[in-house]
Amino acid sequence: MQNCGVRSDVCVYPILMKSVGKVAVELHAHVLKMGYGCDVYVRNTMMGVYVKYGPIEVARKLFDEMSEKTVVDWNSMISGYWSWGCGVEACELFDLMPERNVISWTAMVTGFSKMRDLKSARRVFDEMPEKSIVSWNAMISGYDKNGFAEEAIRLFTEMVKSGFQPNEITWVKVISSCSSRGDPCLAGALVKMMDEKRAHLNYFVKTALIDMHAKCGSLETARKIFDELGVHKNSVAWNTMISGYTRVGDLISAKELFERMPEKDVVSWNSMIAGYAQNGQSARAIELFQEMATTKESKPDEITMVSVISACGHLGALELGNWVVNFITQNQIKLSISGYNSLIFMYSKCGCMKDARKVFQEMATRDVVSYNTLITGFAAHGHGSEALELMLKMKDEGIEPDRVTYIGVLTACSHGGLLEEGCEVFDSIEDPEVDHYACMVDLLGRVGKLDKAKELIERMPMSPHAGVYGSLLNASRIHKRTDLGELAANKLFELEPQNSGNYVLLSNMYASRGRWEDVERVRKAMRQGGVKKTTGWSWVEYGGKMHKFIVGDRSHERSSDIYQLLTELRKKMRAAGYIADKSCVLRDVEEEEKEEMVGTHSEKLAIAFALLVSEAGSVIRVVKNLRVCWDCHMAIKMISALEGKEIIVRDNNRFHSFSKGQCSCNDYW
DNA sequence: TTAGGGTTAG
Repeated sequence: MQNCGVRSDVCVYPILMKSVGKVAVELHAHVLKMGYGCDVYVRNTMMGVYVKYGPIEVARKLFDEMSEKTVVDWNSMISGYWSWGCGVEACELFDLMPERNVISWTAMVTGFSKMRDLKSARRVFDEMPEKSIVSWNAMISGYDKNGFAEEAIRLFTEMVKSGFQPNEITWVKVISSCSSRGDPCLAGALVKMMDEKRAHLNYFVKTALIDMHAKCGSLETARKIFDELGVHKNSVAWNTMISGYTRVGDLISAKELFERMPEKDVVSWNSMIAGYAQNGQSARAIELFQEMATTKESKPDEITMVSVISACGHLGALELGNWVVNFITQNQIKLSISGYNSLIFMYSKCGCMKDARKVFQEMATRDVVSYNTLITGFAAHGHGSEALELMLKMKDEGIEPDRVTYIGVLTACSHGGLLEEGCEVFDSIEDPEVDHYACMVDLLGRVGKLDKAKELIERMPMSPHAGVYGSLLNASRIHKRTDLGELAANKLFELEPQNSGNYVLLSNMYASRGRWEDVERVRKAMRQGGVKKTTGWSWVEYGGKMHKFIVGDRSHERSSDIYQLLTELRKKMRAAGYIADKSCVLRDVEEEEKEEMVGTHSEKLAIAFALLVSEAGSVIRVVKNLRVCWDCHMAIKMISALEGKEIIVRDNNRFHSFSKGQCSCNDYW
């Protein structure tokens, strides 16, 4: 630099400053040392660098040192304050401005929108002496970003009426608002209007259109626009199309595009992983995450981890979950509220309420979801009073309970047998919804007040859904009220004729009373209606891996050992005289599987595997999809009695601990 | 050569 002339030296500083960004401080020191600190051009640029990279206070110092400030300087400083979240300082400067232009006003609109203060943004917008297309776009964008799609569309209509011609950016924002509404009629009207106004479709507009069509139910149109983009598609277009497919559960098409993508970014991975996680394919979600971590094409971020943590939760895979937590720490992935919320969910689902509560307590700020997740966790484990306490705490902290909170608390009361408290909560709900009624029917039913439950159903202001009658049916089973069970089941056969669970429950109720003709009648109805007993995979976590089993499955590497163990158990059971038991369970097994006492239900395969791999006397962790149906329950009881081992089984939300043939469970059985 | 608005994942 020593060889350069003075003039060219000064010219080079602004360019250098912008390119170095974070080391601007050293450069600034150098500039001052060289005596160029007074140059207007250099100083303005330097201020711009501090506005962008901070500290914002230094930018302000430079601003204050300016002898003649132009409106540009004021605007720079104001938008700088906004981008650092300093709304108060931005407002102060705006009030002090000797003259404002449309850019100053627009910066204020954008600033308030960024701080989610739409009221102030709109106030400034309405007060503007003149508006530009950018001002309109800023306000529309503010509404859209903060989830006020209706307002955005309304303002857009107003804008068109007042004679402004929308530009590409306007279209992008209006299309985006339309997407979040998911309304095909609105989407159609917008497309028509764009056509009439001869809207210019640039890349952003086309991508936004793909998203809108995908979200408004027209994947074909979305795909057509996507294909027409040709070979030079950027990752945003690919990602939009991929999530369009995952949203409707078409994971095959999504994966196909994902594989074909030339360059995947973090959003591509996140879309695909979330796609699996949200469509019940938790194991695939985790597998893909592991692939992502191995290939290192993109670095996983918080959004990735939220999907993965929640997938672990759904699987009840605690060992894996802890590994993921470790991964987050090692890779220094910063978690926000939603990240912590997903951890609460995972620990709750894995039955570790202590850890769930610990995460909750360590959070600096919590939202309604944090509370709801922990409350729902307590509910699932029958911790009624903890759930109630938490609801009071959230009110104290100024967070209003919502419908999910009430469902959680009522369920907690129900599982914890807190009748009085539950009734009190229910009475406090301003406008109880059908789900809240279902919870109350469950609560009344479980404590044995079945007639009261039936009365409540009759008094409901809306028509009861399957959940309401499902609760009644379950309570009727527990308290052996065949009359009400029949009533509930018959309603359920109308409401959800294909749900095999209802038939099975009623059939089991008859069976427990020895009413075999009725059992046969229900089974016949099931056969005639073409209702198939639903089967699913059962999962066991062992050695940090998930093992899955399904009826009749022989794909597991230890399959022959598993079947051998089952055969041995069968023999032991016969020898122990269980064959003579005339309970419905054995009858069920005998009829359906003829030979095998312990059949090849997915649950039984999973339990046999767990028995196989566990040390004698250890606790076996059986997770996910072990619907502890009646016959499975009996089978585990027998196995635990025969083998003298303790078995802990997780039903969807409950834990059952079997030891020496006895089941201790926090729920009614 | 400094000031305001744009698409995807939770």
